[in-house]
Amino acid sequence: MEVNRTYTEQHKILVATDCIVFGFDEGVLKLLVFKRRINPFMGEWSLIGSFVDEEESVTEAARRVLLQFTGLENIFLKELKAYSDVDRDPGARCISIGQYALIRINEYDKEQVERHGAKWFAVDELPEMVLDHNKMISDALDRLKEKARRKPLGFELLPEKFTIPQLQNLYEAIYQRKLDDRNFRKKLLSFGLLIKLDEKDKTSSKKGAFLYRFDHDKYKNLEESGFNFVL
Amino acid sequence: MEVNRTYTEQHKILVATDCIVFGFDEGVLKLLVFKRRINPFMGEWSLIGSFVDEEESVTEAARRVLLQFTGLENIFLKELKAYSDVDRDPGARCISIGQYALIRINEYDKEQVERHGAKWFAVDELPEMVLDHNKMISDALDRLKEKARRKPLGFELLPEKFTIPQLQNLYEAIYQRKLDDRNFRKKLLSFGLLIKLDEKDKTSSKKGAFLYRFDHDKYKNLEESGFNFVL
DNA sequence: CCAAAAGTGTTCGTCCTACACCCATGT
DNA sequence: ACATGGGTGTAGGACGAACACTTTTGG
Repeated sequence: MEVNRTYTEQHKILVATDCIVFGFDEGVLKLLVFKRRINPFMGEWSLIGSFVDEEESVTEAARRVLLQFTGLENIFLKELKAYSDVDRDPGARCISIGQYALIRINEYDKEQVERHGAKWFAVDELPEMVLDHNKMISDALDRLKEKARRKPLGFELLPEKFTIPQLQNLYEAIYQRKLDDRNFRKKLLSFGLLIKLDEKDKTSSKKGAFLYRFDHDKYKNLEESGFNFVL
Repeated sequence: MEVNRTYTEQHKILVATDCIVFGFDEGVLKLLVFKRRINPFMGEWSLIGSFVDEEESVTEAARRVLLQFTGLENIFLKELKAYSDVDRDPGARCISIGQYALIRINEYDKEQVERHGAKWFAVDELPEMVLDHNKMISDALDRLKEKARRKPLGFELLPEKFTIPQLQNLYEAIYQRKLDDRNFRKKLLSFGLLIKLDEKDKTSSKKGAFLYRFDHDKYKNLEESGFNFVL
């Protein structure tokens, strides 16, 4: 807090939050975007977001918007960074806190998404976006790549029950390269964090692949005692 | 940007930035704090910071304050996160973007620091601070520990010319544990990023230790080609 | 019976860890 | 001559990377 200036003498600024919403669908990493409904740039592609209201934190604002657009609560959500260049928004001086969210693409409410004019784009087929939203997305992708290696984020993008080949596909989509089947499986199982179920998923092969669940509780415990998930 | 609301209908919010300023002095990791000069909590210990003005970004605001307090430009500065709880500041609704800075404690302007009533505290002897500043500090320490392992941040806290034992002391102060001399030296030199000088520093031993410089240019190049600094 | 994906072990090299002694110098 | 911190090498174990074939089953 600066020397010799009181609160009331200060400039207030518009504060927004924009969500970079990742989903994983059919082997492809996707982003949820929608057509902006205010000027300037009405009708152009934009991240979903909102101004931060007086009686809510930035996180609460983001959760409010995510609920509105997808019908989901308890979404995985992390702060990316603040975008505060003076001229970033020609509409008005406005600071935006970027946040990235990971959602299970099989769980969201399709009707709500459509009603808001939102659409999923593959991350490598994104349109031009308004303001600095393309930059936010590229920052979020970098962050996702970095974090997915060290934290079990991936599971937030898959259904509760998933197969090892599905998980591998996801990581291949994030890292943009092929991984070795045997090493991937070995490494993952070595953590002892996957619970093997009795069911198989036969949607992608005749043989069928066993389903697993991620043991979130066990992970929490291990993490507290200094365990490091590294893929 | 939210549906159906124009910019002018929105609430503006006070935006501040607070700097967690690290320095390394005589084997101890320290933080620069000062006595707050506005109410509420005038006279209590606070991080140095400022409100963000209309014509500056958050980063620019932080650099302005850092220059004011220490006389230094080109300080290493990274965003930590946004603190936006509605009730975090009883003075007014105010969002603060925390940022951490690393400075060379031998370079700052002592007079300026004193004139602003600022003071260095060892990180494990910090006083009670105003608002959520203790939380910001603990977040910044966690971030520093995490980042120092993967990025060559340490060099930002030492003079341009430093000895390997000094560097090791710094990492021991950050990680709060003793490291093995031989392994530490071997690992560091193996990167080929330290330039050995012909001078010795004799301030801490009779034999004297060779001085080194960090090769920032070479690091930039290596980093771009996917090199990972890991200590 | 064939196509297509699931599942399984071993070897090799690299990197991390642990560990103890000699060197140079100022007092 | 001695106290103090600077500087050096090696051996063992753990972990990551590379690599190919068998199994299951629906059509």
